[in-house]
Amino acid sequence: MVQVKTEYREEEEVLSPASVCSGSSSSHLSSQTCSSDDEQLLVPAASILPVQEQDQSAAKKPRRSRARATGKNGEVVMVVKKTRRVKANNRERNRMHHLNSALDSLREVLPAFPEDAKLTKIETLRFAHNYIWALSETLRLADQLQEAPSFSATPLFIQDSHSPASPSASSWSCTSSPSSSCDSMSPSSPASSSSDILDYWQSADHHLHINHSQHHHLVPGTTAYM
DNA sequence: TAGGCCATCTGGTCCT
DNA sequence: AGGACCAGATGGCCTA
Repeated sequence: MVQVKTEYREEEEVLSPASVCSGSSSSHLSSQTCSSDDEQLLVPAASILPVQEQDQSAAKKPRRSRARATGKNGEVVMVVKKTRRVKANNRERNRMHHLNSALDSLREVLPAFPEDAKLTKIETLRFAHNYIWALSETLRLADQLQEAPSFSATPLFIQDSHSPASPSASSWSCTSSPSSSCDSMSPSSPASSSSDILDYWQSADHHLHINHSQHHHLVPGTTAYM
């Protein structure tokens, strides 16, 4: 479903040489035609060299004309700006890689999907949201059943809405998170009893492991079901 | 071919 | 000042 195009590796802030992409002075370099690694290595080198050359020329010719100095300073400013931009790009790239790594970690702890059914970013976040909700509800129901054998089937979302300690299920909405009106499997759906929770999990388990080819139909609040 | 998803670049803003 | 964070823009890849 979702293609994974890039194998991440921990990137270093170190600027190193070489790449065919550096020649591009345009603001947008294709991530495919010019790999991030190559670009990272290349652009910085190209940016730094002029600085070194400038320093050497300045040492040899301290009495250069004002106009010439201004021009050189202009070049230096440009080089400094470009170097900062390249470093910022590298940081941003690493930041996004870390973010993606965190998302991968999150995917690993979610109910298993086949390799070829990797959840998208938004699906991962929404599914995790609902997964946590369902787990917490399961625990809460278990506690209720232990404490009150005569537990009545009061709608969970109503109880939650009066519980300041736990995230209110009634606060779930279509815009920020899954809701009953958006998806029948969402947390705020009328899961009115422990059997409903069990149904939820049985259904989820069934679809996740048996009908996983259409997993997105069963992941509450996914993009396709907003 | 359109739409979805993604990686990357970029400039602005906020924080330390 | 420099780094982190963010959102918009851009272009590539893939699928229906």
